[in-house]
This record gives sequence, structure tokens and C-alpha cells, in this order.
Amino acid sequence: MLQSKLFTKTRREAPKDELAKNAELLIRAGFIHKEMAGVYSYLPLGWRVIQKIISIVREEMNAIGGQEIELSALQEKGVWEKTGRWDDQVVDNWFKTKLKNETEVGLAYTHEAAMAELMKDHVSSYRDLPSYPYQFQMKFRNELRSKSGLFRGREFLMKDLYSFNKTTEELDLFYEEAIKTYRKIFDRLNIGDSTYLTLASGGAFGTDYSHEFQTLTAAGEDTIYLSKEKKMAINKEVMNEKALKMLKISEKELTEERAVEVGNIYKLGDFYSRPLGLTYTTEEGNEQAVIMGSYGIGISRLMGTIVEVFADDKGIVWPESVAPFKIHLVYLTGNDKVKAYADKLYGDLVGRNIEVLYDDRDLRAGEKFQDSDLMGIPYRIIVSDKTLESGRLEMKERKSGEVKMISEEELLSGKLN
RNA sequence: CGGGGCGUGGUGUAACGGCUAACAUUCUUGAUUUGGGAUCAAGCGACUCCGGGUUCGAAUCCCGGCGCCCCGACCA
Repeated sequence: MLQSKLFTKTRREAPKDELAKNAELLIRAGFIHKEMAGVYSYLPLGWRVIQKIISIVREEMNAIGGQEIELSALQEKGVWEKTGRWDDQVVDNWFKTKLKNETEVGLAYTHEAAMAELMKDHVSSYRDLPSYPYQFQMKFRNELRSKSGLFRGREFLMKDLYSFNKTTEELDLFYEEAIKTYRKIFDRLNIGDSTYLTLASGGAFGTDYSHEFQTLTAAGEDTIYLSKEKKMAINKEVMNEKALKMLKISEKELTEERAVEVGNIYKLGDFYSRPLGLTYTTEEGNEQAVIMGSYGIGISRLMGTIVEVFADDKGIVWPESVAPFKIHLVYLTGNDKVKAYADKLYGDLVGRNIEVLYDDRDLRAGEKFQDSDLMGIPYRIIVSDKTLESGRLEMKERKSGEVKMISEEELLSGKLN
């Protein structure tokens, strides 16, 4: 992509109404736009990052049998009433509205009930199970206080997968598989080392515990008790003797840490399926409630988390797996040959499907470097009088700041590290 | 939902109740520059969040609304 055509602009200063580092940097670099408190729009660069995260998650969900769908955002009141979760006393963050004919509808904050209701049309026999539909969708939550940039929005993008199994044993197996898959996802997003499976509250689902994936960062809103050695953690909200015993760990082994919840998985059992009447007929001919589970990952929150975890004083530092572009090609004003060469190089990179943002703007070097640092693209390739003379290209890795001289062939091969 | 702070060009700030609301940046034009937001010159850009009130006079004081941030509570 030509940077001169990119409609977004970087800015020196963040708007004063944004203090969270993640949102501040993403706004300054032109990745997102704040519409109102807790509500952000995604601009070209930001949307590319979101798409990168989505495709990693999608690949992994498909690998464990997930089938992608897209449910409606408007939800019927009746479905939620059956599980007692329409009442504002029970769920206080509903966005509700009315149809012209006064029928109340809700803006989905999650989809367990709608999903279970939908599956009634498709599940009747043990032969129809298991099933693992999932989706990427905006969720709406009427937070009393949204904060921390992308960490707690009123509207946010989430991946939610729902498991429909015959038995709790079958659910348990899938649950373990989901944990492994989640680990893989966070590894691929480069936050695997700082993300921990954490024992957490079961919420309102009738189970004692659920599991969260918590990524360590000072900006996080959760407090967890962590053992890095044993790779286990307990959310403060469920930190007690019972939890410690369950994990067979002593309090001394744990340290208190701040973290952000990037994923959450629940064994729902028949909490939804029973009241909604989602049942199947067993091999023996008996009717049984379908056993459910739900598995969320905060996609937009992940973008914010990655910014928080890797950013330095110059700006964002994207891991290669989610960077909007792999290469930032920057030409520095010099003799005519420089621009002509850079233009051609850009064409060659594009021709090889290497994702490149080309700073073709006629600006001074300093400004271009500042922009490039702020945007955080992993590899910066400099084309200038100097490099033309040397017959090589200058490559600066954003993460380490390391500078290397490489050949055009190396660059075009795409293997830079 | 309790508490605190704050709304001034696109952005960040300034201005005692009193001149045409100032400065920086962005943007436009030109010059000069060209490896870390350089320099110079000339411009464009604001009913000071909205509505009321006090006053000869309000960005400034008072009331109401709306919005934003922070702390806490809450948090499928």
C-alpha cells in the first residue's frame, strides 16, 4: 500500500481524553478512531491488524472442528427470559431497544441462549453431536464505566465458540483441547509467554469455576495470583483455600500480578440447554440435555493488549504475525534514482505478495522515521543515496532496533529474520 | 452507581469579569533544506460544548443539561 494514499494521518499528540496507552498509541498512529467513550472505529491499519488476529483464531478454531457462522446482533427477549437473564436486575449491562410495534429486543452481549435456541433446529439425535459453531462479532455491553481504551469498551469484537456435546466426558475432552488451542493462538500472537491459564469464577452459569487466559500487563484490570514456574494462576475473585487445594498449590508459590483477560472458557453443562429444551436422543433411545460449553476470545481487546505488552517509548511494536504490514519501505529524498528504485522495489515486493507499506511521501527523513516507529511495522527497509551507492538495502528491525545491510534478493525472498 | 477532575481553532495548551480570544502544532503557499518531526516568510482555521441567568461588559461568576477522563463499586 502506498502511504501517500493512506487516508489516516499520524499525530504528535494524543487527544487529551485518552489516557490508556493502547488507545493513545493506536489513535496517534491512525489505527483507530474514538467515537465516544468505550466505542472505537477501526481504520485501515487497525482493521488489518484485527483481520490478522481473526485469521489466526479462525485457523485454530477450524482445526478443532469449529464451523464459522454469524448470528444476529438483535436478540429476542423471550429466549433470554427462559433462562432468567433478561431482567436488568440479573444482567445490568444490556442494551435494550424496542421495535416500532413496542416489542422489546436486546443488543447481544453474548450468544449462549441464541445459539442453543438455534441448535434446537439442527440437533435431535446423538448422531448430530458434537458440534462446534463459532463466530466473530461485535458484542454490546452497557458498561457503567468503560475504560482503559480497548480493554473495556461498550462495543467490542469477540470470537465466541460454543460446544455442544453428548456427555460431560466428551465436553471435558474438548475443553482440554480448547485450552491447548488457545495456548497455540496466544503463542502465535507472541503473547504466549505472558499469558496464563487462570482459575476464575464460573459466573452466572451454575458452575463453580471457569478458566480465563490472562496476559500480564500493568494496564490490566484483573488481579491474579500467579506461579510462573508451574504456569498456573488464580484470579483474585476466587482466591481461597478451596481453589488452592484444587490446584494443589500453596499461597507462598504465588505472586500478585496485574493482567488482562484475553480469553475465557466455560463448562456450561445443561445450564442453557435444559431450560431452552435443547435435547437429543441417545443411542438407547433416551432423551438427554445437550452438554454445552462456551469459549471466548476478545479480538479487539487483544489488539490493545499486544500494544500494551510490546510498545516502547517511540510507539507501537507489532509482532510479525499481526502487523498490518510486514515491511515498511521508506525512501529518503535524494537523487532521482532513489525514488525510481524504491518504486520498482515496491512493485517487486507486491508482485511477490509480500505485505508492504511504502512511504512514498516526499518528506524529510526524521518525520518518516518518527511515523514508522510509531506505526510499529516489524521491518523497515531504507532506500537512499547511501544504500544505492552500497548496492545493498538497510533493514532496521523495529523490535530490537538492530540495523542490517541486506541484499535485494534477501528482501525479496521474504525471509528476514 | 458513589466520589474527584475537566470541556477554548483539527490536535495540545494560554488568557485578572474589560482591546480584534493568544501560543505551539497540523494544514495551504513560497524559500531554504534533505539520515531522526529542521529553518524562515506569508496565509487558512474558534459564535470559547449546549441552554438559561448575573453584569454596562462573561471563555472567565451562578444554575441546568450534555460530553470526556480518573478512583471506587460493578463486570458473561
